[in-house]
Amino acid sequence: MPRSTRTALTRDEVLDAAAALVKQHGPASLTMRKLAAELGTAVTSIYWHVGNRESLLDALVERTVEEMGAVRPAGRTPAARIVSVARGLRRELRERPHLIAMVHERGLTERMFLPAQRALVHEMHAAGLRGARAAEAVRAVQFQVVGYVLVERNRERAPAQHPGEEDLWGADAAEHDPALARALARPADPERLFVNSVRALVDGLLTRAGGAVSGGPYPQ
Amino acid sequence: MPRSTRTALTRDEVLDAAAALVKQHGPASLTMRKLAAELGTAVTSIYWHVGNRESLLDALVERTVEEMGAVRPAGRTPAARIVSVARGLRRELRERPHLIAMVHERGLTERMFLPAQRALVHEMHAAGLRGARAAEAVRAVQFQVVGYVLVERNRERAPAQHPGEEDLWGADAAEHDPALARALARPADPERLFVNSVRALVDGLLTRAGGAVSGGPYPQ
DNA sequence: ACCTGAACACCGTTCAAGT
DNA sequence: ACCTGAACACCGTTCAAGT
Repeated sequence: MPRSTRTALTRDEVLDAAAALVKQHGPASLTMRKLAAELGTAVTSIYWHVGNRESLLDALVERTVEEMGAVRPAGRTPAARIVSVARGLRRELRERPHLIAMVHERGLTERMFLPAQRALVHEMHAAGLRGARAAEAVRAVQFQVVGYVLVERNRERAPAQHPGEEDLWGADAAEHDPALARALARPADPERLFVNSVRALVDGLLTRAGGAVSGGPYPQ
Repeated sequence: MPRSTRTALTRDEVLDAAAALVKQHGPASLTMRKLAAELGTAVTSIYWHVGNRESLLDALVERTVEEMGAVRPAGRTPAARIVSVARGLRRELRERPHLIAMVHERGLTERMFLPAQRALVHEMHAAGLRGARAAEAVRAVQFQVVGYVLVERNRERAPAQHPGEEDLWGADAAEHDPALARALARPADPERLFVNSVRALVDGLLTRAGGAVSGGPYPQ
């Protein structure tokens, strides 16, 4: 929809229109000429407001980083609250895949994760973890979330591209462990798998700290 | 370096030159005209050999997927062999960041990980894990590796972009837990942190299976 | 302060024409 | 079978000129 022609063009209007285009079809589909057509102005007007295409994308990224600030842990135990933070992160990442990818390209992933990181630190402390071990636990959860969302999206985008996968697992491992073959062929419920994975990881991390379960600190 | 002008242009020559350009400066820097100049031919000759730019990139991706096949687990215990597989994956991912990103964009990440996945399944079995729980353990390790490499590269590429990070951790949490603040401000030894994270995760996953450490199976 | 069209260099791709 | 130059539509960006 072209904007109303009464008022003057705004930098925010440009950003909004650009964000809409990127959210739908990715940054490659955002051309200055298409954006101008969408806004009902000359291509060159956009340059006055945002400088150039790169600055425009940078501004979109900056917006996204700021929007990722809200983190509301919920639950009775630290472990439960960590899981809730992880679920929130996953949801936010899944809502803006293209923008998140752009944040990543610009090296701002860590800054984007700062609020979540602080929440995780708080919960690790509440669970009795301290120092370098708490830091490792925080990072382990972050990586788990990022990795899961990436692989998950990958699978969704390319559902028919793995014709040999079931065959491979079917041929070799099916008789040894059919349940495993089935589980690896397709993740029945991504949300459930996600929560279970995070829960297992958190459980492992917290248990290690308490009892030195098998072998104690890691040498070398 | 322009190729020798004696022999006819080969599809493989085109792929090699394209791969070299992509490895150095990423896919965006690969233009058909630059590639032609590099090969000492007309732009249009390339089209005869590879169809178009998209097919050329697809071919590079296909190559990369095939090259990621070699996985050699080493170590005495299943846990040690799992860690060695993870280290090998990390090394291979770090060697070709641009190509790996292209593989991911095309939805082939899972296919690329198949050989490693099978090795991980084998070790999980050796460690006594079966069925859906073994499948979850395999995926947890995969995600851990992918997530770690992504965040790690991100930090390397944008070393000066986090001016506020130390301040944030310094101001708030430093007195409560200075060791943690330090650890989160900069990862001293990425390889060490990686191995320790994977080892902790594997430890947690395997321990859970044996003894039902805290709470048993996950409801809901 | 804000907007415009013309012009430039670059891009991927097609095609008819060569050998 | 393999290679070529000309031509097309598209792109980001600059700039002098308008109000």
